[in-house]
Amino acid sequence: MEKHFGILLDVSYSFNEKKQSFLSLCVKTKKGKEFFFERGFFPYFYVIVDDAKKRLPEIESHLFANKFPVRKAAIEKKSNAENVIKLSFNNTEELKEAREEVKKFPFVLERHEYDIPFTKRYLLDTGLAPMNGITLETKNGSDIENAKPFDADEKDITGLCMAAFDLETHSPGRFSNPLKDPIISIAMTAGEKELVFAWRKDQKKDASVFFESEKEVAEEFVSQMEKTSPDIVVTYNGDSFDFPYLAQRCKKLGVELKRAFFGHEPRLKRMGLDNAYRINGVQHLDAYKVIRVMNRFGVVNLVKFDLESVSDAIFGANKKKVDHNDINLAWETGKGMKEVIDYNREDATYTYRIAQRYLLLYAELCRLSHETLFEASRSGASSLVEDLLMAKAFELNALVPNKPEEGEVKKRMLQSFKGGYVKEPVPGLHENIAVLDFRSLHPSIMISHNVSPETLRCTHGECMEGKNVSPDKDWFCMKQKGFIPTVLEEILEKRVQAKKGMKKTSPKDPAYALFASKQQALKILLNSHYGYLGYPRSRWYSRQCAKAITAWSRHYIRDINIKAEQENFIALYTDTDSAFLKVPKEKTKEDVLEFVKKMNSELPGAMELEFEGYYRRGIFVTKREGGAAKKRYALLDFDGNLKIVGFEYVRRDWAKIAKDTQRQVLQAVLELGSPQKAIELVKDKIKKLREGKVEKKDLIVLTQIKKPLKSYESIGPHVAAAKKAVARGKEIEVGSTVSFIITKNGKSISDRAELEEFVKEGNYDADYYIEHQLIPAVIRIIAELGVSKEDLVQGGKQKSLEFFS
DNA sequence: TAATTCGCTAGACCGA
DNA sequence: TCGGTCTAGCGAA
Repeated sequence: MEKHFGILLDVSYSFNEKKQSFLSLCVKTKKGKEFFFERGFFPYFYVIVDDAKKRLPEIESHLFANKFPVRKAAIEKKSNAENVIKLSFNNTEELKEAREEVKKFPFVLERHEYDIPFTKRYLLDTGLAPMNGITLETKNGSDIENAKPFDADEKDITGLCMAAFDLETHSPGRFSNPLKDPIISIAMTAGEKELVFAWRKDQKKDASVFFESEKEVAEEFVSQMEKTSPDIVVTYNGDSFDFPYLAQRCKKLGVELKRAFFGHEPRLKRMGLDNAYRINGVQHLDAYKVIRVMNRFGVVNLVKFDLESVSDAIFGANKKKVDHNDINLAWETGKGMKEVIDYNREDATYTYRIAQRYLLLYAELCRLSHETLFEASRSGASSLVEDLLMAKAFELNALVPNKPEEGEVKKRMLQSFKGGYVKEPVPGLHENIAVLDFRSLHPSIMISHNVSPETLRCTHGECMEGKNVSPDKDWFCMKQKGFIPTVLEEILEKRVQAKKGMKKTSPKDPAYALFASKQQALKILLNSHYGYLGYPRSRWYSRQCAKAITAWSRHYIRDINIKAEQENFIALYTDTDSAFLKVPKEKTKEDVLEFVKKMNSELPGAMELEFEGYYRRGIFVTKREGGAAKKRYALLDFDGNLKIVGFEYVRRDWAKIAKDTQRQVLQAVLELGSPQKAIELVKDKIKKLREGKVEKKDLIVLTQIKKPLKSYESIGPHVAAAKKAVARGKEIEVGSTVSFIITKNGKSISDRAELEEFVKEGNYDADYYIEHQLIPAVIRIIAELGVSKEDLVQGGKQKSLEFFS
């Protein structure tokens, strides 16, 4: 018996000569990357039958497909079901046949856990998780006798070998065609190591080119990758570009790409409409997808996702883009190859840095969900939550609910439920505003009220009439802690620990990054559970639970407003989990803190009202149709910091000139309490626009193309601009963001819209930018101080209203 | 083709 | 050419 320790990287399965499924575990140990084999774990699923004792022998003697019996059948005790029989099979093919066949058995009432992939099954049952520690006992060198998880620390993860690469290709057409257009250079970054392999057509004239041919470049890349032998390989959009391109070229050139990765070929894996490249034993991290997901989870907030914008936003990189045409030209003529090589190297390096930045966060997500890094980095909230819940269900010996069938999904999609409470604000300028909010409102309600699908409407008489009834009359068991609350409490506790860890560690300490990543990952999962309960495709779907959670949320935040008003605060505005209170002159910040303390003493344990901040001034504006606008406001704190929420300023689909002016106007209005300066500002901008002096970059509007261009019913400016560009030969993908400008040429706004790249400086419609961008962005703000549109446009007499003396 | 609902605003579209 | 309705996108929570 030998013992091994390491980090689990990957699990895959195959068949042996006896047609039995067995698992291969790829583990990073002290010796490097090693593969171990689990031959004693078999695929299985469950059935619920009418009478387990009676049916067990019937199942045992049955020949599936008239060929094979069940490998093993056994009655299982489950915490949430009776008459459960576990059916194991020699291999996954047999399981697939059997799970269909049992549907026809009249005594089989339900099937469960029949669609869990074998590798996932193994990870759930053993508690092992990718990117976490694994202790192995083996015989014959690599056959697993016993495998157990242990908590890896930050050094184990950052100690993994990571390599990023990036291709530059020739693109004489608009796009490179892997069948004919060669790779010009490949850059590779692994830690300190930064390499570029390049070649060009006529290399005699350029000494900076290192190789004679594309084939040599590819060979060198493969050799270097083999030598580096990474555990994680990183690309930027490698799922869609670098991997398929490289694979095609290597095939054509007769270069063995798999040599780069332990003899494992990168394989295309279809994930819905999306493609992904997966390599056995090497985790492919597509940093582009990482960024997209981080954006969705609110870890970053980005509009554009090209590597330049992303590295600029995250690292302040100011990375320069080298245009396709320049790359082509350099390769064709030899002039400017150095720029191409530098550009290529930077691409690989920033790709590497992005991966490095989020590696620990993903390691934590892997650990919680038991997904591989490859999977977790391509997963949305629902799959992370679901996999976490499945792992917990196994721990708690509970049967996992089935995925809904398509018909059921459709039905669920038609049923919505009421969300949070949003109070119409008191419009106008206000002074001394305290903002309070509930910390993790939804999770804390779920924990406090034991909200879970199986505690909903329990049959205990006292629960039905007891204290735990939601405002819309659903009740949840008070006797037994529910599944979801159990899981949430655990996550919450882990997060508290991680935050404690952060506090006692210096930000310079490498351990700090681990704590920070952990708490971030836990926060993502914590906040996703409520949405998951209301998500039509989820296994633990419960509209009733989601509905009860929001009903309680409305109750609690309203209650805060009521109690606040009883204490002579004025409830200005409310959105879901936050309350804006105007603090009257005779009260202070301390009174607010006192109020918060009092509220917390009355709230259930897991719930907590927090003091978010105290502001000198704030503004809410009136909508065009009247009434005050919800979800848009601006606050100015006592240090002069401006917080703008919901306004055009924070929206990508407005021109910079309008957004910047709006921010300046808000700043001026809130700081001075009067509109004069704001009016001057706006008039100045109008003048500049009229004079044609405004630069293109300040006029660009960014909008996403969300569906195929031909399926739009209503042709808005962004669609019109995109269509015109396509007619000129540009390719526009679904999901891409287009930048457009409203020009002078055309009738409707859409007629005048053109993609920015086709517009010359100075060709813009000043009237449009004044009437449809600048004025709408500011008018509702200064209108709160009595200024009208005419005061702006005609320079009419100014109001001399002073709001605060 | 992968968490939810609430809300604002624009510009096209359509019929009078 | 008008006013109402609908499509579309994005943001707050």
